[in-house]
Amino acid sequence: MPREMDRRAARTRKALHQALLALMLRKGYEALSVQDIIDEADIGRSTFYAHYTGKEDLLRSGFQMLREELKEAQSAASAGAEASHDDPLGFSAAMFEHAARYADHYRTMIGGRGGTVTENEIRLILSEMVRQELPPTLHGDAVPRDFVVQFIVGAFLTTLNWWFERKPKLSPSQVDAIFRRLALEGLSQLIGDERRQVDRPDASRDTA
Amino acid sequence: MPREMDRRAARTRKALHQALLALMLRKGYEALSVQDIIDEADIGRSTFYAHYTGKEDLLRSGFQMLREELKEAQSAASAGAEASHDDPLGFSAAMFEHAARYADHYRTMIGGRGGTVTENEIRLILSEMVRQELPPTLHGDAVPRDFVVQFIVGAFLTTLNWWFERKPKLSPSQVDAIFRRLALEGLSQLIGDERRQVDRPDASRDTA
DNA sequence: ATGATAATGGACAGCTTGTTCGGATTTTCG
DNA sequence: CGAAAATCCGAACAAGCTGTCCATTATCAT
Repeated sequence: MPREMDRRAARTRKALHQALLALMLRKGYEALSVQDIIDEADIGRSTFYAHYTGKEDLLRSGFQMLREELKEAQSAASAGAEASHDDPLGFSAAMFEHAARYADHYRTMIGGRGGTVTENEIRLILSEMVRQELPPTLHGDAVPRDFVVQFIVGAFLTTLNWWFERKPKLSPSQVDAIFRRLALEGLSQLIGDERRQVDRPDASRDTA
Repeated sequence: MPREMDRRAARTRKALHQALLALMLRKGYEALSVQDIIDEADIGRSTFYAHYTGKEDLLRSGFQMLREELKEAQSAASAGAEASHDDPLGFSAAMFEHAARYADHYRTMIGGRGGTVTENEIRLILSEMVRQELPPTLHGDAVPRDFVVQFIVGAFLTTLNWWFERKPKLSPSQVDAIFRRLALEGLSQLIGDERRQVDRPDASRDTA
C-alpha cells in the first residue's frame, strides 16, 4: 500500500466516496449500480475498477475512517470517566455526539437506505465497542452475555434511526438521555404496571 | 382477485413461494435473481411475470399469510389474558411461539439474509401489534411514544435473530423469559452498578 | 526536459431483466 | 365426453449492467 498516494488517485477516490454518499442518501445502497456511481462522480469505468473491486469494496473503505474515529471517541470517553465498569454505557454520549457530527454518513448506514452489508458492518463495530465496556460478570446467569451485547447494539441502532427519521432537531445529549432511560431502566417503569411503581432512586445521583 | 384460483395457477404460485424460501435460506434475498427463482421452481419465465411483477412482489405476497396468522395469534393471546394494559407485552410469548412454528420463514426475514425490503415489512407488522398493546398513557413524558414502539420492535428482532443464529435449541418460552428480563427490567440490574442493586419486587407476583 | 510510472476512457463479450409472441396443455362447464 | 376458456411454456428481443482489456494521456522523479 502506497503510504503517500498520487494526487490523482486521491482525488479520484474522494470523488467516488462523495458520489457514493450522495447516491446512498438519494436511492439507498442496494438500488445502486456501479454505473450510477461513476456517472455521478464523472469517472471512467476502468478507473473505478482500478481502485476498487466493486461497490461493496468502495463502501467498506469508506467505513475505515469512521471506524477509527469512533474508536478514538470511545477511548477518550471511557478514559475520562474511568468508571467504565461502573457505568458500562458511559460512552453512549460520545457515540451520539459522533453520530451527530457525521450525520450524513450515519444516515446512509442506518434504516432502509443502508442495506445488508452496511448494517452488518456497523453492527460489528458497535458490538466490539459494547463488548469492551461490559463488565466481566453479569448478575445472575439468566441472560447470556452475547445476547446482552446484541441487545444493546440493537438499541443503539433503533435509537439512531428514530433520531434521524423523526426528531433530527434533538441534540445528542437529549437523545442519549432518552436512550439511557429506556435501555437501562427498562419498560416496566414507563408502562402501566402500576403495582411495581418503582421507588425510583430519586434521580439525584450526581450532575446531569 | 379471483376468489378461487385455477389449480394450475395455485400450483405455480406455491412452487414459486417454495423456491423463494429455499433460495433465501441458501443465498439471501438481495443476491437472488428472478432467473434463479424460476430455475429452482422449474417455471417458465413468462409464467413468472404473469403472476408477479418481480421478486419483490412475490416476496410480499408470501408475507400475507404469515401476517394474518400472527395477528390471530396476537388476538388470541391478548384475549385470554384480558390484562392487555397491565402486561403490555403479554403477547410476546405468542409471538415467539409463532416464530418457532414458522422458523424457516422467520429465518429468511431476519438478520443478513432478509435484506431491506423484508426487514421493513416485518418491522411494520410488529410495530402495529406493539402499538395496539401499549397503554394509552406512559409515565412521564420523557420518552416519546413512537420511540418506545420502535424500541420494542427492535428488541424483538434482536432476540429472534440471536435465537436463530446462536441458540436454536431454546424453547419459545425460554427465549421469551430472557427477552422480558432485559426489555422490561433494563440493563441496570444485570450490569455492575452495585449501588442501585434494586430491591427487586421479589418476583412472587402471581402465577408464571 | 525526459523517460518511467500510473491513471484514464472507451470498447468488448457475457449476463440479467422484463416483454411479447404463437402454440401446446390443462381445466372447467355443458 | 367434448368444446371453449384459461393457463402455461419456450423462444426471442432490446435494454442495461458488469468486469476486463488496451491504447492513450497525465503525472512523477531525476
